[in-house]
Amino acid sequence: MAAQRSRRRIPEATVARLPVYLRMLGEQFEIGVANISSEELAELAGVNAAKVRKDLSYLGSYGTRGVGYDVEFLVYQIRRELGLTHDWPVVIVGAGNLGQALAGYNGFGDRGFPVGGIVDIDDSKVGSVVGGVRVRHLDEIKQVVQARNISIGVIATPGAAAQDAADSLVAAGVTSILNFTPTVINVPHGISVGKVDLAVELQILAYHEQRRANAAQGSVVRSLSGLSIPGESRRGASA
Amino acid sequence: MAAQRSRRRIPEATVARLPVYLRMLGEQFEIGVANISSEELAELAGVNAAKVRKDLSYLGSYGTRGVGYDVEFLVYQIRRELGLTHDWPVVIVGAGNLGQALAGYNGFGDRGFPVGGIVDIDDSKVGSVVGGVRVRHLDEIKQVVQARNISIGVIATPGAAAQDAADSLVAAGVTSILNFTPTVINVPHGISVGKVDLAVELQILAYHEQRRANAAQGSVVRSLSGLSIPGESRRGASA
DNA sequence: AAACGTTTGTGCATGTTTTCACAAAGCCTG
DNA sequence: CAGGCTTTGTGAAAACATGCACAAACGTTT
Repeated sequence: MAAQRSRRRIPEATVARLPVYLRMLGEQFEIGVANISSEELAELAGVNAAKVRKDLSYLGSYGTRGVGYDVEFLVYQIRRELGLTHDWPVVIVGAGNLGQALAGYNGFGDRGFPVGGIVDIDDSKVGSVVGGVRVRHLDEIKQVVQARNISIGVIATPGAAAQDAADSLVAAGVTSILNFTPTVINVPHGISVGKVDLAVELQILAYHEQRRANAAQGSVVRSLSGLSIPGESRRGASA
Repeated sequence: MAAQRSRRRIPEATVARLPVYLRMLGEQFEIGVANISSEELAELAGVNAAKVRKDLSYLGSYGTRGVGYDVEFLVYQIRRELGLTHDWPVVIVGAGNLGQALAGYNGFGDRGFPVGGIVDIDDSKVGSVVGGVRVRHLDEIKQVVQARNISIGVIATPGAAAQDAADSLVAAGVTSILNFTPTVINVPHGISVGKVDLAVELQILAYHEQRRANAAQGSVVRSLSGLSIPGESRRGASA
């Protein structure tokens, strides 16, 4: 009934939560749950029920008042909205420690992001097979990307090589990049960049640890309700 | 002059950016830059200059008008604020693919988070050495944690084991947890939790890819300025 | 077919984060 | 030491995100 295409824009904070709902809904579907309330889903996802409802309302009015949401239908709608109705093969740049771990991590391909290729600049790594995929040379990245029509690249190189990796990915035609290095990369306008920095996550935790320590020392009182509910956020960049 | 301890609370969004500034400042210091403006730092960190100034203002008034910030002093102040004046050893639960990659990742220890222990529930993994640390059995986690006074734990198990891992960590006395599994974990009030979910990051990118594809198809116009500047965010939880 | 209990969808208030814009404060030059 | 140039620090506005609270909508029971 409502317009099927021309969706209104979904807030970024909601986009970041939809994958979590999707996972929980998938699990529930697996164990035979056909219907779920915002309250139940909120519990599973670790958020507030009103937030669940508002988030889902951006997809359309797919719930039934007094009843809840049809799990299977909701899974379908979220997948559609997130663009997960087909696989998105990814190319990994860097076949070192991290690149190999990522390639070997099944939860990757399982969730619709099969490793479509791995490249490295180091000849000694080229030819070896990690996670069932043969490592090719960085110079061949364009062929790898085009052969499988890849649009997402993952940077798993040392930090110093990150910008080169990004440039190679963009030149090869990739339009989204997930950067695991601590280096901030510059990309042309229109390329999406996501970033995962392990050290940053730990440093945020350290801040809370330290704060806890100070608070305990300074005053006993405040520990009753005020303890941190830390949330983290990271920047994507697009030039 | 200003109170040295008893800091005002720093917004969570700022806490998440301080580590990025810290890294950039460290690099600049290495190459001999003694002074930096908010504009320059903003450029390096990929954010807006006003944001840099406001973020830094939470630390105190450490800049000089007309000049900028003293790099070395700022590094010191940020480190102090984040609680990085001493090391925070971490214990890794799970010596599989990911746990090994994390243990072997030097950027970890280099940044003040040495791997103080690795535990696994699987006897066949116990005793092996990864990243210079011998894997011990999950049952010994309490000794590992207490021997090195560890307060940060990293969960690198399969998703199904995440809650058990969290429970073990908490029981052992850990107060901050970084969870690499897709499972949402429940912890007692007062425990900080950070989460890194690779699949979620990729799904966010997929959303933007798909959106780009739709936009291109629907109308040619909007590509001129409006392309996404995606930001991601993840939840921390605390019960 | 009315009354009831449940649960959605959303308007509104509140809280947080970003951005703007400019006075205040510093250096430098003449 | 005055005038000009630069850059910080921060109020205030705007944008964004969260959470409350309740009317509207549904199924069920009588």
